[in-house]
Amino acid sequence: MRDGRVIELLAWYDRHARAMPWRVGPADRAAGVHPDPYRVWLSEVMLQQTTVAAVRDYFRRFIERWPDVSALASARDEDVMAAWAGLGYYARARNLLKCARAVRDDHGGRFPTSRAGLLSLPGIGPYTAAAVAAIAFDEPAVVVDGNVERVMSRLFLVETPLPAAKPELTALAARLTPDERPGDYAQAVMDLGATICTPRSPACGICPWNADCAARAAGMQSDLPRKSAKAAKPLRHGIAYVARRSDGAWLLERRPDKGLLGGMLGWPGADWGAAPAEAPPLEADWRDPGAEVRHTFTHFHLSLGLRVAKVDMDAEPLRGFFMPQAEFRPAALPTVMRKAYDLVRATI
DNA sequence: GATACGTGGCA
DNA sequence: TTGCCAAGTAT
Repeated sequence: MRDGRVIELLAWYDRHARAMPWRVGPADRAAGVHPDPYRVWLSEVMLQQTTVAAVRDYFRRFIERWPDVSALASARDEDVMAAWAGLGYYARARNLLKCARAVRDDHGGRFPTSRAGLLSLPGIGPYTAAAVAAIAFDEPAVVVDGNVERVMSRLFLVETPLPAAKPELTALAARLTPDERPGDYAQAVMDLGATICTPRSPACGICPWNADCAARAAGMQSDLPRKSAKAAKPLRHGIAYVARRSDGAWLLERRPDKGLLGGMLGWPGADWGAAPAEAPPLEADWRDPGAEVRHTFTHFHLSLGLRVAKVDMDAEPLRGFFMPQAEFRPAALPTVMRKAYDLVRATI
């Protein structure tokens, strides 16, 4: 199907595509340059629920350190988790390694080239499978992310709230998805959503689809897509124990793979709950610095109290391990733990 | 279908 | 300051 709207959008993309470290621009793509599936996959995983601005430097560091899927598959878990620290949604990093190793062990070192094949890999869901298939392998897969949902809901004036509207929006997106240039088309809709058809104050005046947009015709573009109300975030409390040995080593623990901050380093402490629970990881003269970390996760606010202690070389922790000062990098901590470090570093 | 899962930017 | 939001996936 050669829809006039698709031709208009691709022409807009040819002029306005954003340059990104993982992207092959429309001019190079037309000249026969093919994107590297590894880079496309890595960028798409990093971009899940994450802004382009936040991803750029992480992507560059990953590519510099692990230039292909084989290198990543051979990486140490702790190095990948440390490199991911600060980007959030750490299950993505654990699944990234699982996926790289599955590609190496079960697929001869090459990514599956179809949406269906990609979908079977860890950390690759409907969106990422379609995006990689379309961008890296020219499959006319239907790519539906938050941008596409917003654009389709406006273009066709869909008033059903998300997430219930997802099947309807996917069907509408499927009607527009072209057999030619499916990768450029997918990136074009996402660029449109990111730069023009934005959540607030969409720039309809310069939109290549403004003449076709039902929501704009009805003056409803800023009211769509509708979304179901979200639950309020409860406030949880906890205590982080920061101990430093006389040789400068820090007492840290590796969090279990499942659950919040899974697989990441952190300061020992009890689970966070309705009230702060005391759970010192070793016997020491714990001092309360009188500061707290405030942090908001996806589904709760956290008030994290602090305890600090200086301990001798013979200290034996009940939990965790002492990481030598030379190996300790605050940047390898998830943000909430790095905030705790920032508050106590001057006092210990 | 509902819930768990991070973080930083912006109005 | 608070709430919303960003190229979702797993269970």
